[in-house]
Amino acid sequence: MKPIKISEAVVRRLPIYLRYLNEMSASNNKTVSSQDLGEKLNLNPAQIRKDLAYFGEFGRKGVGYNVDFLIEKIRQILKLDKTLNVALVGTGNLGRALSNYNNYIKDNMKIVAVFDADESKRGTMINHLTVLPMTALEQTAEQLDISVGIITVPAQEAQNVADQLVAAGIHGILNFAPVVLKAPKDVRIHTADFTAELLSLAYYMDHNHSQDEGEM
Amino acid sequence: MKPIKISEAVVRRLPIYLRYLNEMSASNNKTVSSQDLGEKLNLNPAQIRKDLAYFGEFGRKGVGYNVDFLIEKIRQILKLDKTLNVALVGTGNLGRALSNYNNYIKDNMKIVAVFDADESKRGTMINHLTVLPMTALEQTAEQLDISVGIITVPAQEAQNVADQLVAAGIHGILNFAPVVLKAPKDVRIHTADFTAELLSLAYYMDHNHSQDEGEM
DNA sequence: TAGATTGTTAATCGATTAACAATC
DNA sequence: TAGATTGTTAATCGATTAACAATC
Repeated sequence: MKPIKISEAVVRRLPIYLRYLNEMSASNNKTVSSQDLGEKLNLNPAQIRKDLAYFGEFGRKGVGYNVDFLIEKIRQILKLDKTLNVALVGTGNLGRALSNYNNYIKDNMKIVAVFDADESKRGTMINHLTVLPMTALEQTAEQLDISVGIITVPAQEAQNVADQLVAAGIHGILNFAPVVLKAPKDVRIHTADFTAELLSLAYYMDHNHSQDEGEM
Repeated sequence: MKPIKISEAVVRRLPIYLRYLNEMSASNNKTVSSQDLGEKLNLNPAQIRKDLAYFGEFGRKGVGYNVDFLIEKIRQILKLDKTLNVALVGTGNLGRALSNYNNYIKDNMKIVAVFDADESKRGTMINHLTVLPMTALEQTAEQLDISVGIITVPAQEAQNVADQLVAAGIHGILNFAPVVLKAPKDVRIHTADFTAELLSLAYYMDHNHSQDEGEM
């Protein structure tokens, strides 16, 4: 209907809303205001209302938002109402850690296959899944209807793996390797760049914070 | 000298520049232009020049930037020219994975202590470090001059851990728990929220991409 | 010199926030 | 009704990009 372009910033906030709403629902809260959400999530209430309003009129004036209804709506928006199958490539420490988060992210994104280029890993079990060789990627991706790939290989191999994922028809990549990946523009790449997060954190340490710091 | 406020967006790009410059240096490239950097990092060259210009005149007109000089400068800006000591709290799969990245992030951020609330983990060795109980946090932080904490505990415990880190005098936190943490504003919190990254990725999957997608 | 590329200003674009009428 | 809170417009703020003089 509305051909309004939704900005990335908005989309990135939706999972944050969802997460907190799930908590509220679990503790039997029925309604929530943008005010409440803003306080809990350190966001401006107006921003939250605006974000949600892009997708519909989900609230009631004078009342707020119905928690369970809003959960349902956000899940629909994010397409978490249907299961997305995920392939994980790279079975080092991080890959193994993530495959355990599988249950945690039970939000309908499910790791259904695990790959590793290292032949010696072949056949190893990781969280109920057998480690497959990269040569099996294309066929497995098709058979299991995999649409998302997670990359947890060393930086030098990441672009190569990304290329293989793209060749296997995958349209979304969550990249943990500390490198900027190239892909056709119909492939969406999100980078979980915690080394960059850590290094940028250093910038803010021990700063004398000029004159404008209002310590109490 | 210049009291110009540097935006977060700028600071977050610096480690990305640094990373690629290190690669260039390793392969013996002497100079680089904002054009080159932009192409490799998917960024606008003007943005890169502007980012760097906040901190000084690092380039030469008609020539570009000296790679090693720029590395040195960015390291100074990010304060990576002196070692920052880091405490890691939470020794689950992710915590163990990260402590192995330690050598990787040898950029002068060093995990010097590991903590876990679980008594049964106490005394276990992780990557040459003995797991300490949370009660040892405050004293250890002071003794080892720890300024940054990494949180890899379950979401329900994260805020509690953050409070303890703050109480121990830590001013920077890298949080891996999928929750929004509260802290005094002189404490800098970066969140490595890969579950949110993954869920927001779902939004972009299978989209019919309206009419404007130029598939070939 | 001619070509390349910076540093920087101005223009554009986009995102956040404030404000408030509508209304529950 | 009075109080609360949404949805939305307008105002503000900030970040990105274009353009170009300076200059190597």
